[in-house]
Amino acid sequence: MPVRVASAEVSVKKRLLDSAIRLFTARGYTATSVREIVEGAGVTKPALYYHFESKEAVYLAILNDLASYTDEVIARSRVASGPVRERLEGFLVTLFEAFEEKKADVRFINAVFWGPPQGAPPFDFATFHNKLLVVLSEIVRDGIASGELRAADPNDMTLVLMGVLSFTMDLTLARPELGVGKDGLRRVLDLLFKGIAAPGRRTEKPK
Amino acid sequence: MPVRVASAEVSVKKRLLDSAIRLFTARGYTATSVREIVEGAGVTKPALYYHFESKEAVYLAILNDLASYTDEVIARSRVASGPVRERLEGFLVTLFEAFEEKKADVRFINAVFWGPPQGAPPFDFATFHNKLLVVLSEIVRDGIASGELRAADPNDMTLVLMGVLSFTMDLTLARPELGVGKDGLRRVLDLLFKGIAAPGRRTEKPK
DNA sequence: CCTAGGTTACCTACCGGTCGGTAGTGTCGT
DNA sequence: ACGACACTACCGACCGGTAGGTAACCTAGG
Repeated sequence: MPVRVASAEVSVKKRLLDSAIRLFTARGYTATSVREIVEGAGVTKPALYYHFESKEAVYLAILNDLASYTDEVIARSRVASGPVRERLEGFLVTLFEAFEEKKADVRFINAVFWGPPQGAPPFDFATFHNKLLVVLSEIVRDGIASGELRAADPNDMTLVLMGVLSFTMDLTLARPELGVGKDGLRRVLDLLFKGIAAPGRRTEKPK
Repeated sequence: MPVRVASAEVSVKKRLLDSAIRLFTARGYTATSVREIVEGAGVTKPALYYHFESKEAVYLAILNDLASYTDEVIARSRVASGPVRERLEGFLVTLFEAFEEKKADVRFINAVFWGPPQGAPPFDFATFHNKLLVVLSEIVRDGIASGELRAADPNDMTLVLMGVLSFTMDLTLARPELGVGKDGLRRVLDLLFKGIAAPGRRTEKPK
């Protein structure tokens, strides 16, 4: 806890964190050297080891910051009342908007999530992932109970919803030219509600 | 191209490739040393440099093998005729089965795709991704033309379908305990056809 | 006796981490 | 009011270890 920092200057710790996330995103954990991180922050190596225990600790600090930010976003995107259709659309679109503003961070999380450990310490993604699932399946269960949604397996329904959100984000990151944006997400959600089968047709597979 | 190899023995080159993919998957490109690769293959370092130009070349060789295998799987999973419902289900379920048999490879591809370059050369994923998209959107367009599918934006429909397949796979990899398997995929596809809204209800959002 | 397919031994560059040192700011006994 | 001392926040130099890569040498088959 620095007693005083030269005014109008970003703290060394913050600069180290910024430099680290930029480099970890661009090159990965192992391929990023401590030297590069401190160089990007305009300090020297011992300054990093003064503020953090190790290179791993820097990495974990970034992940923890990101995790608590994400928790916050999920919590404030949650729509607790109203028609299920609107609650679902509100929740998913708000999340998508948050994603659009933090693409670089989401890309970093994706890389860490799918990437190999690389010598970096493991991180508990399941917990964070569950928070999303919990909010969504809450809305789905409400919808089935109230008769607004079809009486199907709620897990299947949650999966479809998560899948659509997740894939819309992934597509935007991976193939920006194919991304559909939040309006596309709305259209797709509409499709999901109505079904892709032509109306008035038998949709069952003949047995 | 070895003229003769001690019989009943896998070629050194193949063993190097096997060892490399195992280690790259477990630890990542940068965190895997050439020493570890050759140790896993039971040879020495210069043997690797005899068969490959560099560490990067080993990595690219793996990616190319995987890419051509994947092309093959997509090609033979393609269902070109029959009711659209069955074509879609056939194609997606066959792909999912192939995925279930090669989870480790898919995980590796995911890691490479989302992960940072790590000093490894870039790889053209878009082309491979497009092959999937092409087959799916072909079926979708046929379905809309024949009246079997709702007259909606074919891109949106393709996205929903891809999203469901992709997320089902991702979930299986990331949270095996939540994976729904190919039967789950079939149920979800059924849901997609019928829509998640309760039958007989207004599904439009009131304007 | 040459060449394909290796091996042993070694190079240089760079890695994460730590050393001893210090400028600047508080704090406190007198 | 002031010197003694402590603490925070860093720096330059350097550590042992390991990375990718290579030069030179061996050895079996044709």
